[in-house]
Amino acid sequence: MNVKSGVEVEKVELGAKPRVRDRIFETASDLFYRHGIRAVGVDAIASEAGTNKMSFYRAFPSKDDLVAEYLHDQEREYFSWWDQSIAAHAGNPRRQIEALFDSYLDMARPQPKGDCGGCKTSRGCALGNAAVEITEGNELLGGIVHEYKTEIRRRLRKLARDAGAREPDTLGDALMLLMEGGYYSRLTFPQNSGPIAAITKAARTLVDAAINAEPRAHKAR
Amino acid sequence: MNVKSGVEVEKVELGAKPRVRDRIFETASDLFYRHGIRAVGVDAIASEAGTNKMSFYRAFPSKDDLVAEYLHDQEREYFSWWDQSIAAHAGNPRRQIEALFDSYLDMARPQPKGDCGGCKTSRGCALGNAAVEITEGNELLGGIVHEYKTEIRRRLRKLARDAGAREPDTLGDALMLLMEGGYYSRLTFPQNSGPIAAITKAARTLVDAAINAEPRAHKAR
DNA sequence: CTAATGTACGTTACCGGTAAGTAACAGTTA
DNA sequence: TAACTGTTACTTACCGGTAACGTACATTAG
Repeated sequence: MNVKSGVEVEKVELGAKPRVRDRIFETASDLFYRHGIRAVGVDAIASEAGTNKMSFYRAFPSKDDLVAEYLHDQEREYFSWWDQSIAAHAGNPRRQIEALFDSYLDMARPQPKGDCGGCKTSRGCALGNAAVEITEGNELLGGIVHEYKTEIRRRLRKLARDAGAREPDTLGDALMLLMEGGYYSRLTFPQNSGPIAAITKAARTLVDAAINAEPRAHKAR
Repeated sequence: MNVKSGVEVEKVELGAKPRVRDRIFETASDLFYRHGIRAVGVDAIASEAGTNKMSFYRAFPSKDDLVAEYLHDQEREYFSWWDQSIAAHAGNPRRQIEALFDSYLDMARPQPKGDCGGCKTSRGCALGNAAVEITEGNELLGGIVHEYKTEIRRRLRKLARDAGAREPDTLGDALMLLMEGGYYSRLTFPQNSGPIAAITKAARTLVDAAINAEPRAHKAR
């Protein structure tokens, strides 16, 4: 495995075109997310990245290795978004949960280029979608997705516990169902035209009901 | 006519073996659900059904036609389950919603053979999973999924309205997010080991919060 | 009873396209 | 020189789909 030590060289948008490997990876991430993993061949990736298949296989041992790296990268970007969303309300887990769902609607997806330019319709959760395509024999890729979702579950349950919920695991799981459902429904309903529009109110309702033993007299909001 | 007419040809327990077309369809439905649509080729379907590719193309014009029929059939079975679940509480929409989510956990998926025999891990929603695999150019298949999910959304919103929810569309959408999330998470967490375990309590909480201006004094249930 | 016919299905071989992955060689640049 | 990259050509395998032919059986007419 090739380990790049100079990670901090991230300036891509400037004139000098990045290394072939990086171009391939960025292109592949984009194509994988938009069209699915199985639907995108290495030839398409290479030509779209302005190179050819041989340079692909000089940079990656196999397509599966690229996919694994893609999934890990998406996971990293996702939790980066997560941490960033809750950072402003450190010490206030209840507000952190609300902040998560507030920024949920704005986040089409973790974009490599920081902007959701050509991505007209968000295609949900990259890792979750991969779970649909991953065949049952593939322990490597399936394991990545499983660990990822398990970590999300763990974080939501912890937030619920820190917020003082009566049944923290139940609240955490319920919030996770909302998030998962939002991603899933986005595959069918573009942007926020689907039931995802109700996600913030739903999350707030669940949090209120789980935290306030005596619910507030009227809608707090 | 030969002397070996005494051999009983019935290996299947219920009478004569069904027609090739039916065998192909049942087999394909099973394989599509378990492994995904793109992952299953017509050769695999045919041989698994005990026939060959030519008989496949004598029964179906193309693989896409079979897929469309598969999706329609899954949709039909799903709404059949739906109607069956709420039938016992006609006239009581609130209980109908609860009944839906109560039977949600039991329903691994609409099984062709009525039993969830070989299907160890439920693979979520057949239509929803198809949405991941359907390429953007396929209007036919994409349209089927879109109509299906739109109908679910319509039904849940109507139930919420009939139940007297303050914001029926919001409650309906929130309930749909729970359902979608349940299916999605089932891809990663087998059976009910994932966050789906909290779906009934979450649904009840949302319904209570939306219907009771003054929530019940303590947990009813 | 026999023969003809239609229907349903099996078998083999093949097509064009595309997939993942590799070999060998040539050009570029530091 | 040595590392990196581009190019062409190739292998192996599978995909959806088709052609041509062979077989078993039921029906019906003569």
